[in-house]
Amino acid sequence: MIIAIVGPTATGKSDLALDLAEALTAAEIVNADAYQRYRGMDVGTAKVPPAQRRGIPHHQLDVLDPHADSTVAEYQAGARADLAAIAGREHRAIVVGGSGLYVKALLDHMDFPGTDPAIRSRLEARVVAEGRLALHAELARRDPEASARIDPHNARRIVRALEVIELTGRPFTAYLPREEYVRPTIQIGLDCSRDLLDRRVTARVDQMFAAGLVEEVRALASPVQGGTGAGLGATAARAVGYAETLRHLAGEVTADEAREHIVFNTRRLARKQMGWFGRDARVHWLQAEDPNLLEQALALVTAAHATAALEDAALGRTRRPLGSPSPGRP
RNA sequence: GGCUCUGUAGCUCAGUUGGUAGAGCGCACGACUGAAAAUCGUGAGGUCACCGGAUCGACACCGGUCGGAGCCA
Repeated sequence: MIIAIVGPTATGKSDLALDLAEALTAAEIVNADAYQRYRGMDVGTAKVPPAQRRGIPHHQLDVLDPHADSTVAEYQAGARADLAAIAGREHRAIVVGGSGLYVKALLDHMDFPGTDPAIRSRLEARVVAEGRLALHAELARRDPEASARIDPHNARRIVRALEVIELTGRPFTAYLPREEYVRPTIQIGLDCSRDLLDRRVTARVDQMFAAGLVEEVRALASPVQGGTGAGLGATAARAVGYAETLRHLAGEVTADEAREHIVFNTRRLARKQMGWFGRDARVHWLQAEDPNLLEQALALVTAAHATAALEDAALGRTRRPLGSPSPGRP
């Protein structure tokens, strides 16, 4: 059974994942945070430093250059391969992250029908030339159901829908999601009061500055510095913490203003993440400040395991007991 | 003390010859299938600093009070 720890930033997901991994033994962690996949974006994404990973293998960290663009489909392929490898080792996988779409793409049945840069750039050019409403009208002709679900002003999603239609000859609607796990999974969400979250975010941002956020961004952004050298790509440069620091380095705002903006934008991010995960009824919520957080989480995992075992028994399957070191499979 | 400018939504500001107010951002809620920390939608907020006057009618015109900014003494 896959364990997924989800929820807003700064609620302690990484720590809980590490605690769970230790308690369960033979566990590995798979990151589900879009920006922690970038090499060198460490301080600003609150990535757990290697020395603090307690010897537990981590996957999907540092797999992209900051000038590249992360994509869900690519993440899905990579992370699913990781899950398969972990299963092959008879280890337990713990998925941790706050990027809602990434979590969903990894855990649920979701098929991405491919992409074509030529088609996409042509559609994007048409948005500029003809306007998004015209493209939405075309979508309404070619795929009424999709057009009904996509707002006429949302150019990004209109372009994507038309791209898929051109690429596959099938309606975009055909690919709409099922909320259905690919493999047995339990999602544990960390909830937190606004008040406490705000305080945690402020503390975290202060800590980031103390840990050298400005230096990190300067090194990443500068093409002449050693290391990655290529600078930050369009995606990476927009990350909370990085965008604001870049403006500071450009002399547009003071360091204090940048810090203030980061706190502000991180709070907004957290609220948005809360909304994303909040609508998934399968998530089991725990309070981030609960002193018995690990015990609570373990109880949820045990209960989920028992349920799964019952289902297995009904189907005549067997499953190794919780936390036992791989006895081998029949 | 004198002169000039200024006071409209939480913030920055629009408001055209007087017909009781708008935008952007923020906030709340929501959508979400290859950038998702993205992209987009809906909504809630205002006795237009205060008092008085002329007017059928004032955020707008006149007088005063209080608060800002600048210049001159």
